[in-house]
Amino acid sequence: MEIQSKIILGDCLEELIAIEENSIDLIVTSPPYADARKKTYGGIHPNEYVEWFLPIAEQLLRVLKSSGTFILNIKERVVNGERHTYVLELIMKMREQGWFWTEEFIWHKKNSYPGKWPNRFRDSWERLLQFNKNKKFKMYQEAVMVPMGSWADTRLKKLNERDKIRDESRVNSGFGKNISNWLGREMAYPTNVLHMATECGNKNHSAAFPEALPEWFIKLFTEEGDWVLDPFAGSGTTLRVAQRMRRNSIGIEINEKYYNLMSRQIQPSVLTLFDKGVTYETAKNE
Amino acid sequence: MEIQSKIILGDCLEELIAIEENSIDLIVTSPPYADARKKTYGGIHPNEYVEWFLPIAEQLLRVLKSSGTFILNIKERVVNGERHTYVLELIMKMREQGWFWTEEFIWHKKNSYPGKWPNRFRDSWERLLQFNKNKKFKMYQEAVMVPMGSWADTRLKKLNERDKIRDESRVNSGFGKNISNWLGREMAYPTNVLHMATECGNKNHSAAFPEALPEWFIKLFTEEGDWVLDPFAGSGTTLRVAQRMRRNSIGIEINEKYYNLMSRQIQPSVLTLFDKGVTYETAKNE
DNA sequence: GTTCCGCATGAATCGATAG
DNA sequence: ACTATCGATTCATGCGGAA
Repeated sequence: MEIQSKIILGDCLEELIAIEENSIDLIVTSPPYADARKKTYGGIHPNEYVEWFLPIAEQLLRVLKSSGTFILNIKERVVNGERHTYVLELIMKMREQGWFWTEEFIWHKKNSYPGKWPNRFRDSWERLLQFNKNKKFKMYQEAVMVPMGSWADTRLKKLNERDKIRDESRVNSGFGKNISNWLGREMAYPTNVLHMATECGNKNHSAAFPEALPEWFIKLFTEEGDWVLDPFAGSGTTLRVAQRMRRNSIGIEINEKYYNLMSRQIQPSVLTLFDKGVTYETAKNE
Repeated sequence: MEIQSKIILGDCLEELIAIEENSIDLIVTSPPYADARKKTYGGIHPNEYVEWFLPIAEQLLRVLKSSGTFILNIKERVVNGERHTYVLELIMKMREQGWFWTEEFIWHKKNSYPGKWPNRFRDSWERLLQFNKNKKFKMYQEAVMVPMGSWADTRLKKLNERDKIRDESRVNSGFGKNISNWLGREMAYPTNVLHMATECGNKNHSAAFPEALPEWFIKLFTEEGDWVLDPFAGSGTTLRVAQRMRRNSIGIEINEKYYNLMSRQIQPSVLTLFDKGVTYETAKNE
């Protein structure tokens, strides 16, 4: 099977218009936040953000398959001491365009940026808005089941500490039966709260988008060979993950520096054996 | 010092009108969710929710002191396969009334209700919207600092593991100095994500509002002797916590059953010594 | 070859300062 | 007065170089 990764240098809106309609299975993106990265992007003013994004959303609606999903990572800025409402307005306007606002996941950033202020605490979460074209859409819940692993480990570790005090008869107690329940069920479904650290270190892009994040949604909403789109590709995290997971991908990036960075890291085409048994590398999560 | 707890049986809107303006320091409430609890409350339709709540919000704005805070616990229902937008609309309409939307805290419900659906996961978070009348308001951040406890433990555990290998000279190394930094600083400020389990114990009210939740906000936004209001008092969690923490409180409840329940559990007036040194019981959190 | 720090840095925010 | 820029401030993480 051939897996393609198309990287396009250009303006998001213009390049989207050239993409075929109903051709994309999953859109995962993290657009520039209002006013947040003036140096690398245009720096859209919060009051103009909705107006700026809506034409793009319209194109995304066009290129997405009817069974597809759009995941939008966004968070409102604090402006003049209060949260700005552009995200709220955007959701309502996108619904008028025809989008379904299916769900809102929370990304809990375990290592949020430090700082102390008189009237607020550290902001340690962001929105992951799920939009669809229909009530019905593709979803592979089993693909993101989490091993009981760490959770069970913690429980069992506590048990071991207690072991020192307790006598051996406990194996026949109700407690022991509970353990067997935990061990019998190896996997659990996740919730709509994702705990992931922002990636820091050797990224040359100011957006800290951990690989585990697109990976999770690619698993959940696509199969191998499906098409993934990131209209604000940035340093190419989504595309890199998609290629590793054997999904076709398209990335659009306006900044030439990031475009070149991606081009060096991502192969335009990769031949792989289509083999369900082979497992690809996965980013570690919690 | 005398601490009062007024419990009022009646319709929220009507009773609010009787409360003096600029008299309340903190409002914490969890109003009936749209359509969610038809049997115990009126069961407001999602499409009418904003219209229903706005007159109440207007009265809350009136009775709140200019330095006060309003915490609204709310979450949108899923209607016809997508999240309804009444919460988003409510925020924008309340801003038009004069409210500042200062912040949105996330309540991560660690033990969320189990269940499996074909196109969504378990909902394990709710919004805690912070509204204020001004950019400046009272906030006692030190009151909610969390012990380094578990965090420091983790770090020190790692150190201890290394200790087994490392020689004793480390006490004079830079590393030793770091340890002393951690030990010297015993408390850390929290973030805007609250991890609390829903209370599943012996509550006779259908809304599972853990005591730790109002307690946290009462600590953060009030001092002893301040006035706390819960216009949808329900089983009286907020009032009970307020009284225990030596804050005056007013609770309004339309349902006679819950009103009677509260009346049995909460003293109308309690005399206490005003003594900063004495500590009250606190609900355990994480 | 391995372990172990040192250090840079990440979708931040506020308030002061300068223009 | 209003806007733009800059410095300081609750950390957690991963990489690189040193031992």
